[in-house]
Amino acid sequence: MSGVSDKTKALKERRSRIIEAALSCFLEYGYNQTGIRQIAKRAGISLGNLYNHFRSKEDVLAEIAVLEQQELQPYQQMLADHDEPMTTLMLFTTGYATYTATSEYVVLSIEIAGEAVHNAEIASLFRANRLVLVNALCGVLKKGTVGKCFRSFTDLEQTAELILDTIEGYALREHLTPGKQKIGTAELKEFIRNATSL
Amino acid sequence: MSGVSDKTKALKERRSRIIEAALSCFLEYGYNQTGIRQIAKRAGISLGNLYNHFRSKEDVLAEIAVLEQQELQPYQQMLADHDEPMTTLMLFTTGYATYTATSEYVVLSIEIAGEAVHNAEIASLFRANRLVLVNALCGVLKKGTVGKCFRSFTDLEQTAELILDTIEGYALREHLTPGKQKIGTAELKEFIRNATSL
Amino acid sequence: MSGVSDKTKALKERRSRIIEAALSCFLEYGYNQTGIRQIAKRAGISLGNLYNHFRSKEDVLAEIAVLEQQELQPYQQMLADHDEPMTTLMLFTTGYATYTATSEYVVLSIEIAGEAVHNAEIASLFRANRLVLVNALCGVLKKGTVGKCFRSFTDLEQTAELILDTIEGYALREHLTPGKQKIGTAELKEFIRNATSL
Amino acid sequence: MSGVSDKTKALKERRSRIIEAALSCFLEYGYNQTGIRQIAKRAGISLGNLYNHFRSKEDVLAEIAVLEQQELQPYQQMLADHDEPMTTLMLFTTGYATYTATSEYVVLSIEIAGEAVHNAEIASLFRANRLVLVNALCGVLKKGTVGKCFRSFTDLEQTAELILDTIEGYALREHLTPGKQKIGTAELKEFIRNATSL
DNA sequence: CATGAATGAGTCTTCATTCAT
DNA sequence: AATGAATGAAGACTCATTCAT
Repeated sequence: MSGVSDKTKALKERRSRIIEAALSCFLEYGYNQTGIRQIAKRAGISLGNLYNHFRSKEDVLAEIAVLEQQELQPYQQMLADHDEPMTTLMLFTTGYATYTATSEYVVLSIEIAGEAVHNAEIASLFRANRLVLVNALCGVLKKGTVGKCFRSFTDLEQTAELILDTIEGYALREHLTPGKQKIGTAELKEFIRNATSL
Repeated sequence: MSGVSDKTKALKERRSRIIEAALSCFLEYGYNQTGIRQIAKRAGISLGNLYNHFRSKEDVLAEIAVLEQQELQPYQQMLADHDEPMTTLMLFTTGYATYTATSEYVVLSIEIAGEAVHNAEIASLFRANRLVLVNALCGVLKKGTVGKCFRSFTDLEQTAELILDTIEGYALREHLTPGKQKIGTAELKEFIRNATSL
Repeated sequence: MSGVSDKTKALKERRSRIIEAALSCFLEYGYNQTGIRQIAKRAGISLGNLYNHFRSKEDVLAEIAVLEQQELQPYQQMLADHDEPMTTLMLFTTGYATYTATSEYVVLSIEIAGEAVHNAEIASLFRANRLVLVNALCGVLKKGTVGKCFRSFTDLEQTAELILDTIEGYALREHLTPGKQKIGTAELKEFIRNATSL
Repeated sequence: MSGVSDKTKALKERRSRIIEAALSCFLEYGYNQTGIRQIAKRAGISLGNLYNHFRSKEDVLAEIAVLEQQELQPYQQMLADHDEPMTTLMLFTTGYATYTATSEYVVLSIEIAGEAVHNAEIASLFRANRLVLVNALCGVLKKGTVGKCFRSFTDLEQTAELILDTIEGYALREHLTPGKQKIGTAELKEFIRNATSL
């Protein structure tokens, strides 16, 4: 009965504790600079036991990449829910920019991208994360185009990609700039509005 | 007489051979996955001798980051030379996008960014590279704004940064997309033209 | 059951095998000239595994220094057991001089002293070893002073230290003298008897 | 004429600058922890040039050991000059104890002793240094024995050695004791006086 | 499921010394 | 005499992973 369920729950908790520990290590030291021992210690389990839950260090990173996708769900929702396309786009821009400018997001993305270059599996996970957003954004752009509040784009999907490129490029730069002059997203929104409105 | 000059030249050549070797290793395997031994072997020198030319592995990366700045000079020139602002911007967009979408540029940027997160010195080099372009781009935007072929921007510098963000975000995505459907820069140019033109 | 005990015993044995191996290396080549690899090989374990038992090479030396203290116990006993103070002192002198003139003791002491100069932790271990003997010797001197078979010393503790200084200085010199003309401890005993008797 | 002499003088100065540099390094970091590069840099000459003056690192240490002997000359003088044997012995004890308790002397002696264990050449230098003092001290003891102010010793030379052992053992201990409670030489003199006087 | 000892190739860096200039 | 580039073995230590318990 609940015995089995308890066991399952306990297992899931173990897994997530490992993931949490790994994530905090990766953010603090970087993926390559983090050792398996470190992760196990921070997760409060033994070194060998970690291998009962994950097959390798890379596996842990892959799972983190998957979980990152779930973090994107709120922003995907934003794009699905609202009615007025430009308002929707602006709300999304603010939200997504704020999230992606997070230290956590930037550092993790760089680490994952670094791995993706030499690792096809990670790369496709990375890409899958984005496609979800691209598709949702395409829906908004289409509605706006039909509704005459957006330009008519030569290539809808490419435009959606470019919007994300801009936001993500902005977030990356924002975080890597040493001066850290916290800029709001006002200019970013203006830029994207200009690029899309009639 | 020429003896001294020969010596100096030989030394510079050694240095640059090391840099070349390191660069090709970093591109192939990544910064962290590349060993000093590998670099030395590829440069055709002994392991210990590498340390007569560079104080550490990090030092090598730092020098590569500096040299990368010089690679940006042609694009900086593009922004300085031409007269018609929008034409200039479009030419720059094509050129810079093509360059930054280079496998070499993307991979190296990710590696450098990855280091920059945990290393202030590298971070400031990274930032310096960009500032040069931002300033040159500001000049073009200003001329275009005065000449009424660009919008009037709330913040010129931020707009310049966002243009670069878009191009770099595009280049990064282009390279990390597994399918590798080679897309031209047409959509990108359209996007940036829309974002800047009246 | 005995399973746990067996494991513990096996672990202790591993540790002591490492210590033994390290000791024999240090005696043969000196602390600095001995490599971790050498110790591991002589202990019959892998290089990496050594670091599961000791955190560093220095740690190994520290443990050896601790164990050396236990070697002093017989001489401490000598000072505690007997009744007639001068007889006790003479017996101790012979015993302690014989032990400290051992090649093993001298070489190890020099190595440890060499480390102690630059390393506070080792230095305090070194000192702790001696204090045990000083205190025991103080007891004998006190009894002898009261019993009128020793002089009355201005400072009991200092006298005890000086007796040890003499014995240890003698042992060190004896060992470092190349000619190696084996001298007995007769002169040494005479010297110390003169220095302490009425 | 003076040209040759100047050259010779300049050379000697180079040598002594190297020695000085090496000495300060050895005292600060220890013999094994000091690199040839470090010595050359501190001496203000090039790495390769050091090998024009000394054949090896060991050679440098050997020369330092030789120079140390010259430092002992004042104490040898003390033993030769004065008339009243016990006064002479006491003066020597104070002087030699003060010198050998010097941080410089202790550290250097340990380093040299450490090398001497595995290196016959260094060992014999080490021994030679001492013999000079032993002989001078023998002279004093003989005069004192004849003059009835000292005991009659079974073995004069051994007694001289033991006096030095005591002083050196005292100096070594004094320096390695962490608490560093600066003790005077009063107790030491008393100890040696007792050991030698009638 | 849980442990941590075991592995040995891997890490970056420093070593004393040589040699061409 | 003077330079410092060149050598490559050796330095201590960490790595991800496996395996017996």
